[in-house]
Amino acid sequence: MQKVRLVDVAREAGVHAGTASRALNPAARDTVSRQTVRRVERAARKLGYTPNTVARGLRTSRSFVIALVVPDITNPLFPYIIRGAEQVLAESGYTLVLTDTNNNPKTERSQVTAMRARGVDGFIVATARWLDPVLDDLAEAAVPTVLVNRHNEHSPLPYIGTDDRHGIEMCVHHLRELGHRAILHLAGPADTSTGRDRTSAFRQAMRGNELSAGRAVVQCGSFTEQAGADAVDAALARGTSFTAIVAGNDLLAIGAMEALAAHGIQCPRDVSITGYNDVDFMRRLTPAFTTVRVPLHNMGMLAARTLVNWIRGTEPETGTQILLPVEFMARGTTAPTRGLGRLRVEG
Amino acid sequence: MQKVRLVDVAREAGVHAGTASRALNPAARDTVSRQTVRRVERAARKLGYTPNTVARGLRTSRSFVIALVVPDITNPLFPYIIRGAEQVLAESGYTLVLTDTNNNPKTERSQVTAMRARGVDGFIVATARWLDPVLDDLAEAAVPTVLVNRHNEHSPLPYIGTDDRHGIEMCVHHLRELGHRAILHLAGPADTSTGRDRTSAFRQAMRGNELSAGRAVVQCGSFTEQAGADAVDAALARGTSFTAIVAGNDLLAIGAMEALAAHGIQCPRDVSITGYNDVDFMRRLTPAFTTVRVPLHNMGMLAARTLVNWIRGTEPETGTQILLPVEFMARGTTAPTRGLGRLRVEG
DNA sequence: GCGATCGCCACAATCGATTGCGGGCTAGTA
DNA sequence: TACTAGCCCGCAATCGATTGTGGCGATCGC
Repeated sequence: MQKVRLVDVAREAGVHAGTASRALNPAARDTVSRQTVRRVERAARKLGYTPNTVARGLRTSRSFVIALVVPDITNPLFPYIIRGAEQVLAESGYTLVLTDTNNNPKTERSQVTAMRARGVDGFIVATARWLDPVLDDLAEAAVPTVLVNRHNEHSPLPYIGTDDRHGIEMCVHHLRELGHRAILHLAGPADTSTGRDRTSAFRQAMRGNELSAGRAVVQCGSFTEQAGADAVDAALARGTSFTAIVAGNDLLAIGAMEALAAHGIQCPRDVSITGYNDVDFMRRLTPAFTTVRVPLHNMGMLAARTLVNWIRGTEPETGTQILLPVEFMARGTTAPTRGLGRLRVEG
Repeated sequence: MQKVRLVDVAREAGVHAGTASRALNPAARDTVSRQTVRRVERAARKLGYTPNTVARGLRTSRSFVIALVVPDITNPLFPYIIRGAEQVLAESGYTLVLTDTNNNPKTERSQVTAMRARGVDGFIVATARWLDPVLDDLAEAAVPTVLVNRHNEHSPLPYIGTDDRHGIEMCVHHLRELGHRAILHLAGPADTSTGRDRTSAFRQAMRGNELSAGRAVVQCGSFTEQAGADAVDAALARGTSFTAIVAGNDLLAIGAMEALAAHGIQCPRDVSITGYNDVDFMRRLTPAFTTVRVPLHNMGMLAARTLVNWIRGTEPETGTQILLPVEFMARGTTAPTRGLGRLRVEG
């Protein structure tokens, strides 16, 4: 790439390449006289030397690259995580390579092996499925890897997530305070931890409020508007009555509201809805969505920091989970209930 | 990383490492007997050999990595571009490394030099400023680089963008059809080509419709809601009258609407507004925004394809510009004008 | 039947930085 | 003066794959 190599610097400074290497390496600088260090540094600056990272990587088998695996970068959840991670990594001297698996386990696997061949120093994985052999491989091969946003069944890999249990609990409690007793839950996919954890939290919160969650959980196949709409249609079709919906995430919530509107049911007059994540535009919609805000940027930063520390020697204990606090955002899609009257007619 | 090297494969197959290398390299395979090729391939498969990309990169000085530089990944414009590029690159055998410059020229420069030291094969740059020394360096060093979304003053680097002139022309024409004659333009920053090009297009379109653009252009310091709101406040404060706004992008448009609302001016009843880009959530707002949709995904794909072809030998002609067609999306923020009456009172 | 040609493969240099080892030189001690 | 202890630095191997060069044996042509 650029023509100036370490030997050029060494020649300019009148020393051997090995010596120049030590002079430029903070960890070995004390094996070289102060004078020589100065001469080498001056020569390096004069020639505009930048070390060849590839050659260094070959010798040291460290690349200072870490890979971030996301399922779909157009999902507004991820840019904030990426940005947080990138900041921390950049200031720690690491480069981020991004791979978008397009929600496809096959490309996930092939991308991860490609990254491994490339000698990345570690992985941040945001695509974890509940059962995920790729993660098992990574764990077995002892490749530094941290999970963010989603985790898998019972893996030794550290996980940075949010306190979903508390988030859902706040949703249920808020609705209860507004008088709702018939609350529906749109459950995220069972092959994601976010889906499972929130559903389990919902059941627990309902019990805690002495409400029945029996018929109240509708399973959704994916975290999309379409799935949310379908779930509401199904619930309505089988005559389930409810005055509120706790959605597994924001997109499900939006889909739910659209489906309700198509049935002439208004939000929040007839039915209240809560989302989850507080994706950027939720507050701009009309009505603005009541939802749970998760600290995406922090999650990214923390994941990166955990990984960098691991690479530098302090391996996290197996099974470590860091759950960040969430914030309940009461906005316009929740209101005091007026009872089931209208719903009965429509259902 | 993985312990099996080319020499291991060679030993297993009973040949020299050099021969094994040729046998595995499609371009050199014909200098080796078919038998040997088979033996080597079998050995490679048996041992689970994956070539060490770092060592290869050192020798060949090709990394099969390309860097994508974006100013701010949380800007909803970029994920779609990234995704398009990533798809093309992955299927061409390239890896994408992402760097977010946080809109800071300094980090842009340092990141680009770091990437160069890393030996990336090329750049896709979405951060171009109108005067951008980093791009000049890249061009001078003959590093394959393609610009996307924004370009700089007069550079030899190929540029993939959209037909902004036509897009703005459609906005003005649409408003003219609705009877608007006093049209304000919120101009994007003058250090971006998108800002400059659209403003110039606005002026031309106004002339083409025999309207005056004299006082009608308000400069904005950045592509943010805040800047849009400030611009409208300023226009109102100095008594400029208008019944429609052509904003330089979607965020400016949103900010403009908020500022108008704060003055008791309703959209679209009193003032019509058009945005630009049709970022994901524009259609969900109330009212849904009239705006111009740009093919972000295609831009990313095309940029990647252009770059890959360049690396493979077919360098684009200097100054190549590819402008993709845009689509006008008439929605709820534009309506027939009812005259300046209300505005005069408020102004 | 002998030299020229060709196919196939081994050898070794190379990419650029890092690092274990050992030697030279100075200083300090007896 | 002689000998040891350190401090600095040069030497050369090393990481793993690629590739120019040359040699061996077999085939072809005359």
